[in-house]
Parts: sequence; C-alpha cells; structure tokens
Amino acid sequence: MLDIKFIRAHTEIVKNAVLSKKVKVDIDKLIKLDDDRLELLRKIEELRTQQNSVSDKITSASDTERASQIESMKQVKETLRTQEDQYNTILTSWKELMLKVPNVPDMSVPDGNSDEDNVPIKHWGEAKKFNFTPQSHIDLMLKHNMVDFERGTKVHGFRGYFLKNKGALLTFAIWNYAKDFYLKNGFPEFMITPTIVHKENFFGTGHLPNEAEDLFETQDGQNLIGTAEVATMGYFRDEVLEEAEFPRKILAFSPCFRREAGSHGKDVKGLIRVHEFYKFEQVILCEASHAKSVELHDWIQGNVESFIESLGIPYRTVINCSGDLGLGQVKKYDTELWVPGEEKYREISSASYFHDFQTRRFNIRYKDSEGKMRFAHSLNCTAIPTPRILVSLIENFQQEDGSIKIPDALVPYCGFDRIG
RNA sequence: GGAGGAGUGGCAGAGUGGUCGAUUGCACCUGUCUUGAAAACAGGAGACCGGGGAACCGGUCCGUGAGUUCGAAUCUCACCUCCUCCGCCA
Repeated sequence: MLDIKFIRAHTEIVKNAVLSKKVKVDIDKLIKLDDDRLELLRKIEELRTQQNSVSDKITSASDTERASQIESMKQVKETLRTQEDQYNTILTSWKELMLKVPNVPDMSVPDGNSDEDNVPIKHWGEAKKFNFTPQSHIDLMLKHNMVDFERGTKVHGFRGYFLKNKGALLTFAIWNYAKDFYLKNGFPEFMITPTIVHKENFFGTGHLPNEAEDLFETQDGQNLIGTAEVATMGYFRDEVLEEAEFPRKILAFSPCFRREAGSHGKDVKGLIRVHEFYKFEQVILCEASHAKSVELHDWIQGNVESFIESLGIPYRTVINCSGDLGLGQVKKYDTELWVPGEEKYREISSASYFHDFQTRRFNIRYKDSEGKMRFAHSLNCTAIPTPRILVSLIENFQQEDGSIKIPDALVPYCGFDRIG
C-alpha cells in the first residue's frame, strides 16, 4: 500500500509505475474518489462538532431548551447518517483501488514485460558441458529410486511426487545444512511458521487481491501459504517494534503450497514446479531508510549466492524487469541455477525489497530516534527451496556412469558421498 | 462438538448512559533535591485522520462490525479471540 498523500503528491510517478508494472488500476479515478472522500469527511466532522457541543450543553439545559435541542439534533443525526452512508460507500471503492496501486520500481530496474526481459548481472561457475549426454534429474532420480512420480500422481494428483530413500535423505541433509549455514551467517531468529493463515496476511504481503487464483483455500476461508514470508510478516502485524533491535533478521521454514493456476502447461514433469514444497526464507525488517533497504537487499542476495557457491552449482543472477515485479516490490533479483538437462538457467531464489509497502498494510511500525512513529521497511529472499534445488544439484553432479556425487558441504549431513 | 466466563492505553486494572480519551498503580520522560545515583516531591507523556507555516483547532479510537439514543467504554445483536470445565483426538 502506498500513502494516499504520496499518490496525490507524485501522481505521475505512480502512473508510470502502473504502466511499467503492467498493472490495471485507474489512478485518476482514485484521486477523484479521494477528493470526494475528503469533502464528505469535512462535512461529517463539522456536523459531529455541532453534535458534540450541543450534547455538552444538553445536560445543563432547562427542560424546554432541552426538548428543542433534542429535536434539532434529530435533524443533524439524520443528515449525518446519510452522509456517513455515502462516505462508507466511497471508502469501500477507495480501499479496493488503494490495494491495487503498485509500489514504484527503483530507477535501476530495467523496463520490460516478462521474465524474458530480465537482465543478467552476474555469472558464477561454468555452465557445465559434459563429455557424455547428461540425463535429466527425472531419469537420474528414478534410476536411483529417489522419487516416485507415478504414485505421487496416484495419491496427490497432477504434479504429485514422493521423495524416497536417498532422495528423502538428501532433502533432510539440505535442510540441516541450510539451517546451519544461515544461522551461522547472521540470522539470530529462526522460526517454523503456520501454513494455514488468514487472508489478511496475503493482503499484507501484497499477494492479494491480485493472486487469489494461485492460493489453496480451506473450507473455513483461510489459505495455505505459498511462502513463509506471508506468515512471518503476519507475525508482526499491528506491532510497534524497537528500533534498537533493527534489523530483525529471521530465517523461516515452512511447507509451501501453490496452485500454479495459469501455468498448467509449464514444467509438467519433474520437480521444477510442484504444488507443495518446502522452503527456508530470509525475512528482514529494518528502519525506514532506502539506503538501509538497499544494503540489506544486497546482503540477503549475497547470502543465497554464497549458499549456492558452497554447493558448487553454477548460477547467474538477474535483475528483474518492471513487468516481472510483484505489486509491492521495488526491486528484485532472481538467482538462477544451471540445469544441464535443459541447457538453461532456472530460478531458485528471489530477493526483493518493499520499502514500507507491506508494513503499511500490516501496520508494522517503530518509534524512531526523534520519537516519531514510522512504518518499518521489509525485505525477503529465498534461502533454499526443496525439492527444486535437487533438479540442478543432481543434474550438475551426475557422473558418466549415472551415479551422483554429493557436494562436499553436504556429505557430513548425508552420511554418504555418492548415490549409485 | 457442548457449557460457562472474559476482552479497556506498554503492562496491571477501575469505570454500567452525558462532567470519560478514560481514575489509579507499575513502567517511561523532564525538573527539584544530590558529587552522582536511588528515594521523595512536582510536572509531562497515546494512536490515527482532517485543517494550518506553526502554536494550535476539529474529528475518530475501550476486541471487530451493525443497532438503540439527542448522546454509548457503558444498553441490544452478530462475529472474532482468549480462558475454564466436559467430550473427542495426534
């Protein structure tokens, strides 16, 4: 959510954001609505002032005065009721529009329509070429009895999977390694979050109102989270944080659920795109400073890059174009790992900052050194998702004989150094 | 799932129709006193919205939303959350 005062003061900037993010929302209509809202608000407050002052006098008035005052206040009450109804009608539309207004992309964000326009800014490792024909993670994992897609589909449905044996053990090893790696590298807080949460949390993060199609819903009206970010941010809703404790650095773990509506034809095989998975997420809350947000954005991105480097998987980092940014995101980096079977880089992580877009919706504030209440800034970045990481890990570490070498960093966590 | 109780400021806790944005205590800030601190005493201090350069003025907020009333923290209804007891269950 943006501040309506900011929208009014910088209308052109916001309109440009709407255009560059390819969002559908009428800013002129919003401002017109806000004019109407303010005009009515002033009228209503004037009437209330009148009502309050007469109310004060009524107690000490004589009986005849009182009768006439009560009579005149009945009129005021009727007018007030009509105007309040109008106000509420306006406010409802106003809120709907406000929730759709996107945050403004940073100057450094390239313009573009989709992920195809994202701009690579870093490459690490060599996109591996094998002197044999590499197999896909699907073939390799099936060969070593690490996964069962047929039973997954039988039991769960489309995109279902069972991780089995060394596939399951490898996953636990990654979780434990990731937990140790991130906690050692500067995350004082660690949480396992709820996965069933109220809708308001999705409005808070900016996933709603526009991404409802991608959410699973319970019969009680809550939704399943698609990322721990949602629950972790919700944790702080309506709270006033201590500036002295900034930046809050939280490592959060949760199962994640995504309907993948709108991507039915994409990645229909394998572990790239599944309905349920697990993810460690980096979540940051800090003071309301652009410079601080930028600094921490680079820090969380650096963390995920270091983590991938420690596994020895080639990757590149892209800066996401405007059209590939979420509603609330100011800027985003994606980290993409080399997938030899497809001969391309595939997304594994996403690092974004939001300024106060989310915290304004969640009402997460702190008192600054001058005693002024401010909305905090928020950021988040994938730490590691499973099982998607297995795709590039297994394909990159496959050997000519079809066995899979375990990256050194993971060996102590696996208890084996090779599969097959 | 059934029965009962409760939600008030950072915390505790008064307040059952107007003088209540709200007594009081703790915590907090400032001052007096003190070499310093503590204690004592005096004073200050909520959030949000609108107007204004500002001092300030007006409005809203007692779980949420509706209602009754000239007027609601206080009365009515619905919902949410928490607690206690019973039942069921990993």
